[in-house]
Formats: sequence, structure tokens, C-alpha cells
Amino acid sequence: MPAQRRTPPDETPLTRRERQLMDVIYRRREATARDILDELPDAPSYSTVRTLLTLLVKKGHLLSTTRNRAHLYRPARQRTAAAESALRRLVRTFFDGSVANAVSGLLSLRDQTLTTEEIARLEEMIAETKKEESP
Amino acid sequence: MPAQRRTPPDETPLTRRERQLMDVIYRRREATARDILDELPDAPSYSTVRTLLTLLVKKGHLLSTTRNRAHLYRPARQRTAAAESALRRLVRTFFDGSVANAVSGLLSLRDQTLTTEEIARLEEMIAETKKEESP
DNA sequence: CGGCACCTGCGAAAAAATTAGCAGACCAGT
DNA sequence: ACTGGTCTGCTAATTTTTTCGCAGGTGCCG
Repeated sequence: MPAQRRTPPDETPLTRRERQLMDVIYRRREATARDILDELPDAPSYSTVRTLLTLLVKKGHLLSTTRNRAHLYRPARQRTAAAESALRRLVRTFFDGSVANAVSGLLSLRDQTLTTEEIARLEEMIAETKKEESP
Repeated sequence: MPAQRRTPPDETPLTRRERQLMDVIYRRREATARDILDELPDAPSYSTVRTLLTLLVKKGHLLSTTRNRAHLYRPARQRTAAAESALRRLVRTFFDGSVANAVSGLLSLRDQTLTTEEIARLEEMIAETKKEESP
């Protein structure tokens, strides 16, 4: 009987708060309880954040090292891996499973403008994809 | 005193189950309690699904109409709007706020291959974007 | 050295989410 | 018209989450 989860980051969906913390950590790549507390708009007490963090470690979602006196947390899953499954979910849920549609949705996010450089990069990626698809 | 949430789909993050149901509904665009029950891998009782559904309506996340005898649920927010905010979150969390990076991540999802047509469409979108950026 | 500022682990209480059963109504088929 | 199958609206119990406080430690500075 596995008393405490080990390595494999459980496929169980996270709870609200858990996801919120994980998001902060993924965004920053690493964080201490204090960091998180400072970033959350609706943060609970320091004590609470710490509890959640400990829980996430036990569940295998986070790894912790000690920097100075405080614990420093990092995601147990590679950032890209997490991003990938998040993207998959999104594509399935909102874009009928079509990657092309998702890209479209992404491009129409008129938030921050793409630089000329980025556009060039995208073109290159498309070209690459094309090459792979139809050699 | 607003006894029951009206139109504005509350910015409150959904709970685990709630999100799960919403996802199914977004994917199918509409669904009955029965539909959802059938689609969930780890479905609870019919009764439970109905309770959640009712709750989501009360919170303003879903709208319900009656088809035949059963309630038919649809998202209160436009699918595209929901997709948009989900994308934004994802871009911020996993791609350092870079849309280009996100597109890249999307393209490297080697799940299903893009058809030649889709690729052409993407190229067109990029071209369009380019035109807008640097007129 | 004494005190301030923080961190840690542990133990629980409070709040929220999840689950489910029940009675009444309705429709369709025999 | 009766029966079986399904849906609805409630009510409520259980399980999870979420939240915190307290009792040590430790490092640092006046």
C-alpha cells in the first residue's frame, strides 16, 4: 500500500487551489511558498500555501529542494510535457480536435502583437511541418 | 441581494467536477444529463450529474432549455469566448506569454497529421497576420 | 546576547464539493 | 388503463478541500 505517492505525477486532476499554485510555479518555473503568496491575488495565509505545497509534493506533482532555509518547489513534470497535455485537452474541448483550428484561435488573440521576427519563425515552422507532411 | 446568479458567467474558477462537465458540454456544444453520464469515464450517479448541472445553471455557467421531457444544457458563454480565455491562460502559464511559442507547441503535437489543406490555411492566416502587423 | 523575522512540521476545525436517495409526474407501449 | 422506464425537484449525508494556528528552530543585527 503506497502510503505516499512517489514519482509518477498522478493523472488525477488537481483541485482549484492546487491548480492555481501549480500554474504559478509553472509560470515562474520554480517558487517558494512566499513567492506564491505574493503572486496570488486571492491568497490565503502563508500557512495554507505551505500546506498545499506539501500536499502537492506528496502527490508527486512537485519536487522540493532547499534553498537557504526555505523550500524551493519545482514541477515534477517537465514544463513542456505539462503544456502538451494542456494543449491537447484544449484542442479536444474547444477546437473539435483540430490543431489547425487551435492555431487559428491563437492567432486571433489580439493581445500582444507578434513581432516580425516571430512571424518569420512561424512561417518557418509551417514550412517545416509542410515538408514533413508531404515529402 | 442576488439570490441566484444571472447572466454574467462568474469569473470564479470551476471545481473539478464542474470543469469536467463543462468540458463535455463545450466539446459537444450541448448535452443532457444522460449524455454527460455516458461520456464521463469516472461518472458518478445520474442524480449527482443532475445536481451539478443545476448548480452550474444557477451559477450562470450554463443555460438550459427543455427538449422533450429532458433538460438540454448549453454553455452560457460563447464557445469561442471560453476558448479564448483558456488559450490566454495557457499562453501565460506555459509559454511565457508568447503566442508564437504556443503555436510552436501546438504544431509539435504530433497527434494527428495536418492535411495539406490545413497547412495552406495556416499559411494564409500567417500571411494575414503579417499584413496586419506591418502594413 | 536578546529579539526580530521567517521557516518548518503537525494537528485540526471550518467550508466547500461531491455524492446519492426519494417521491411525484409523464410518456410510450402492451 | 396499467406498467416500466426516465426525468424532475428536493433534501441531506459524506468526503474533500481549504484554511489556520501553534510550538519549535535558525540566522542575523543592534
